[in-house]
Amino acid sequence: MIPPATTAVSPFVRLFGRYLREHGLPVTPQRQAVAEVVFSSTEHLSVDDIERKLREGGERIGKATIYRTLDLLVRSKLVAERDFNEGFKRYEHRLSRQPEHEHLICQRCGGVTEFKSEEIQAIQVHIAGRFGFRPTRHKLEIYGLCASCIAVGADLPSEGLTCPIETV
Amino acid sequence: MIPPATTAVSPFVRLFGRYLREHGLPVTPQRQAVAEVVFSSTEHLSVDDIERKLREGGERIGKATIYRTLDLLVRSKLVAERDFNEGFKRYEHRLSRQPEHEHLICQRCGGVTEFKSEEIQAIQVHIAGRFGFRPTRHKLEIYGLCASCIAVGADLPSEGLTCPIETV
DNA sequence: GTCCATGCAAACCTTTTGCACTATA
DNA sequence: TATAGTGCAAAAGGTTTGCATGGAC
Repeated sequence: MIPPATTAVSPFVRLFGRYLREHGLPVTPQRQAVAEVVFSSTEHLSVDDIERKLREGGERIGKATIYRTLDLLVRSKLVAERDFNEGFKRYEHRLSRQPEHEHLICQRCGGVTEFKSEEIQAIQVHIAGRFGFRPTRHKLEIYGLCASCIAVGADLPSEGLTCPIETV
Repeated sequence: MIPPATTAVSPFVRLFGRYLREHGLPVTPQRQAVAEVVFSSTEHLSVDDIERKLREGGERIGKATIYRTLDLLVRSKLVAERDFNEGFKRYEHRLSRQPEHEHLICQRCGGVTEFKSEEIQAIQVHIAGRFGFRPTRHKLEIYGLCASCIAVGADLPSEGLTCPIETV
């Protein structure tokens, strides 16, 4: 059904193949194709993005298979699942970039910028000491207006009460 | 349909009433009932939680109305919407507590602990300087094991590749 | 032959919307 | 009385699942 890939399998896809083999799971052309798309982009891809890119590449893979493969990619820790409150998930591979980074999300244009913060480590240490909590991962998202939108003079409406509320 | 509330309207609900009036929107018994439930709990409530509590209080209010009222409460900034990756949203009122706080989420028992962090402010200042970004709000969630689950000897399975990957 | 993946469609779940009816201001 | 809210049910949208088919070992 799926024609054999003409291009060689990329190193990252091979890593995914290794994960599959280690878990006794078949390495199929569909899984490789989905992984190839995810690893060849530095964007935060939605499932629709992935499906579109597959189609553009001549592959026609069912959504169910895409979802199932993404689940495997996330389990393998090679891919991270993101949720920017858009009503659907996005996927981002964790190779060739900082393994831990945070996101700046523009509430006007939807643009996402990544940044690294060492302060987060300090926070995690505090937390461990104060609550006896053992952190495994975290998510920091800062929402606001990006530089380009500020430059255009954009502003965000405030709809709260006219008079600020004192917290008791 | 809805019997008149026997208890006096709480101050927080009155605040919501003020918001509605300021925006030319009617203050209805349903809206007051939903607000009452949200303001009388310090939990992170799901829509089902809210519906259940309303029923327990003898109120039978349609889900659509609950959703529509929550939308108003969030717009008024009296209530914050939360998403802990459970597939649905939770709602938490912002009165009688720290207006800005972060969440510690136990991956085993699902327990949520709140904490405050001043470091976040420093991060936001960095970001503003470095990216020209104007932050309005943020979300920091730290996932891991809570003290009680650690005490019970719980552990989280790691399903990634057996050999850690070097980021290129 | 067994095991599992695939693809399609149906199911699922939360959330939103349309509409007839009702209550608010 | 005009305007907007309510409740029900249906729709929507993303994600998951059931099942028959098909490929790999």
